[in-house]
Amino acid sequence: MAGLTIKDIARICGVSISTVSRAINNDPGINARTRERVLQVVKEFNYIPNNSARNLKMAESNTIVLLVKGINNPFFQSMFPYFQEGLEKEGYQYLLHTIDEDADEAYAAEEITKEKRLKGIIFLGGILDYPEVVLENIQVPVVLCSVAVVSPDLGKAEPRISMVSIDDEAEAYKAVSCFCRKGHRRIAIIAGRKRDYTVGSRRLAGYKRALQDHGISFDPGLVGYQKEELPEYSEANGYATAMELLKSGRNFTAFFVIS
DNA sequence: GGAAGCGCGCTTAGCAATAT
DNA sequence: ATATTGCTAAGCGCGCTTCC
Repeated sequence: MAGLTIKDIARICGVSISTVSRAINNDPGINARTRERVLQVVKEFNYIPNNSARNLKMAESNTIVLLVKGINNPFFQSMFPYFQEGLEKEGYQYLLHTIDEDADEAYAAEEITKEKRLKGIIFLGGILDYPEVVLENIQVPVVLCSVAVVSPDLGKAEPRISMVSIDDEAEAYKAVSCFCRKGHRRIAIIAGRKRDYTVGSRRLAGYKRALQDHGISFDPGLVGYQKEELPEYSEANGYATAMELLKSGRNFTAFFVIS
């Protein structure tokens, strides 16, 4: 049955819409058997309350948007079920909102918070170098995942904004150290763009520190910076940068690649 | 042309009615 | 007397219709 409303459920159950509302919203003032009967019909007819109408009435929704920049990123795709599981466990609704690689995620977030009454936004991907003021325009709590913003103090200054991110410097250090322990002395790196102040620069710093700790001097000639004219961290950019290093005639035995 | 009213689907509060 | 259920109205944002 399409377009089933609370009225239909009430009619089917032989009760009023108030009773149906009480049942589906776990209101204490309803007989347990009546609640069970209503929920049985809800299940049987696969009734889903109209969320727009619900949000229209309720001062705020219980929806958290997962704003994903780069839907094709396999790393992100594997994370979706965990977000969903975690949010639903806490009683929140989960809404997946994807934007293109070249879209402005801060603007998209601002738009979506105006359109819907949200409880919060989780950013997955993007938010690489926005100033704090842009994030402050988003009027709901924000969690930044997978990448950190420029200012490490942002979370302290603005309690609505939290970050869950990889320690890029430390992880790069571990990866490059692994190469060093295996005896590699000439390790090339495909870094971010030259003017990268976030992920790329942190991983490059980890790369340099690992070399230093293993007594290897840093050779700027072994750094391949991603090209400005190609999308950042794309397969095409990685390939072009790698080919350039390979064709440069420089001698190296390993590649550390920022993806 | 502009203001007012209505309907959409739902929640919620408050009170009345009915059953136990 | 108490528990349960029903009824009604308000209100949310927006588009549409009706009326002056």
